[in-house]
Amino acid sequence: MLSFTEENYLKALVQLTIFEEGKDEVGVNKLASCLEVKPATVNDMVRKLKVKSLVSYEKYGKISLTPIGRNSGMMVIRRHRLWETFLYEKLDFSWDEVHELAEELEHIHSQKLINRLDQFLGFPEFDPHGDAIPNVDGEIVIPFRKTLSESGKGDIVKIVAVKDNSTAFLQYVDKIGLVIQDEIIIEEKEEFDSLITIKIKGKQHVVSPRFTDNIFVVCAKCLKANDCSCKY
Amino acid sequence: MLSFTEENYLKALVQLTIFEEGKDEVGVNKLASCLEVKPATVNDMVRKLKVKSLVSYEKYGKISLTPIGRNSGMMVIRRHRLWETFLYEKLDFSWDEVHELAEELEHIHSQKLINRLDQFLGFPEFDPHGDAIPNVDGEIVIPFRKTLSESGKGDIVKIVAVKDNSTAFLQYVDKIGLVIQDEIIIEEKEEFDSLITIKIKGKQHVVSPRFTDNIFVVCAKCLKANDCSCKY
DNA sequence: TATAAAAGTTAGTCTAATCTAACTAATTAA
DNA sequence: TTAATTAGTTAGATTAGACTAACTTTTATA
Repeated sequence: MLSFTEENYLKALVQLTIFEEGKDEVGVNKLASCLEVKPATVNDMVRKLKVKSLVSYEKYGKISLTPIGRNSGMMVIRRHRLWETFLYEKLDFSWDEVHELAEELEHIHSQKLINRLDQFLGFPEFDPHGDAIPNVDGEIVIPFRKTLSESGKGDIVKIVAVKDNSTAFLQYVDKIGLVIQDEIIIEEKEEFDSLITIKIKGKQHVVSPRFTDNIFVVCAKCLKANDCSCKY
Repeated sequence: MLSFTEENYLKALVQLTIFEEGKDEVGVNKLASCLEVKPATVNDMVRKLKVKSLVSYEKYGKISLTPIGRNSGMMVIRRHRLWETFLYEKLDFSWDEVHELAEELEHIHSQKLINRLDQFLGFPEFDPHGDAIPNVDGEIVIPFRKTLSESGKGDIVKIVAVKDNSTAFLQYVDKIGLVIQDEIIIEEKEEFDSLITIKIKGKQHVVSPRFTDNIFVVCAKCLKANDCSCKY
């Protein structure tokens, strides 16, 4: 049985490798700052996880997940996202409140509980933030998508997910009236300071990279993120 | 914020004092065996809880809860019983499975979460084992009831709750087909070995104190536990 | 009421997860 | 290609919660 702490390390590793495209390993410092602990602490813990065959690691090298470690980490994320969905759908929490509560709930271990919850919710595919929920085997479909920052002037896109789950960010998204599946028109891109002018439900907003880096979109017409040659 | 461990101490104290009629304090050894730790460990922890004004305690004396300690302990029990009800009512767990899962879930702190859950469940008064659920202020109505062992020959009683929440006990209760609110007729009481012959739904069973000590009943006619002068 | 048994305490040890401070290795840039 | 910077490691300390073993106080009983 994994401890609360070990599970958090594995979850962070999944986020920093599998969910970060084109990466399958990460350094001690990066993991430390993600978990808000010191590198020395990570160094100790990674050695423990290696003994348990959950990570691959050599002194002065990078950290990567073994298949077992990957599956364990994925299960934490499955539990997190299912609880978020429960809180949002059944207990009427807002999408900016669910993350923090799910950070605690994700450590309840029972497989049976989480599978019953999954069934109770009707086997949802996405959590309230638009993220895919790993299935019972820890498999996940990582959908094609890009950030709003990567979109070009004139593009018409659809928001599919948010990257940042913090209360502050989500409340800002609420404030400008944006909801998952909404259409966004990129009206202006200012190269100098990276400010972008977008139109949502007919209303213009000027937004900064702090915002656009954390919004995931696909082309509104073809629903692809790349290789979209749609003309409007 | 109380730790997982501190909460378990307070919960155990509520169970050993408030729920144990006529008691308002308990010794170090009793608490230790309830928590399955050594007396030395309890001694240390009780001193910590005293510093936090959660218990009253003097060296070589008995332990009792302060009003704050009582309320904190009661909140753990409220969370435990509401989660049990959720698992039983919404996720179709059997009554012998819910206790163990609730032991983990009871430590999720959010007041808002637990109050929303309460509302979602329709403000239940009793958990699946027949125990009353403390309200939002930590108040609880401890109903009049006695154990089946205390009933006399010829009594016709109604089961209102079980004392032991262990899987083994509850599966035995299921096996003999007994359900909360069922009527039980005490047909025979053998003083020699304390075996009791009961009739449930027309079927006779011979049961031991291991069973009768853990079944809470009231008089089936007047619904009182004591001072019942009903004649059949 | 003396003494044996039960209950409670103390001191010292252990483990998990964290830290700081000082060190070493690897990478980057002048 | 050497010096500076960044990344990673090691040793030693700390805290919470548990333990054992030896000791002391309280209670119960002969």
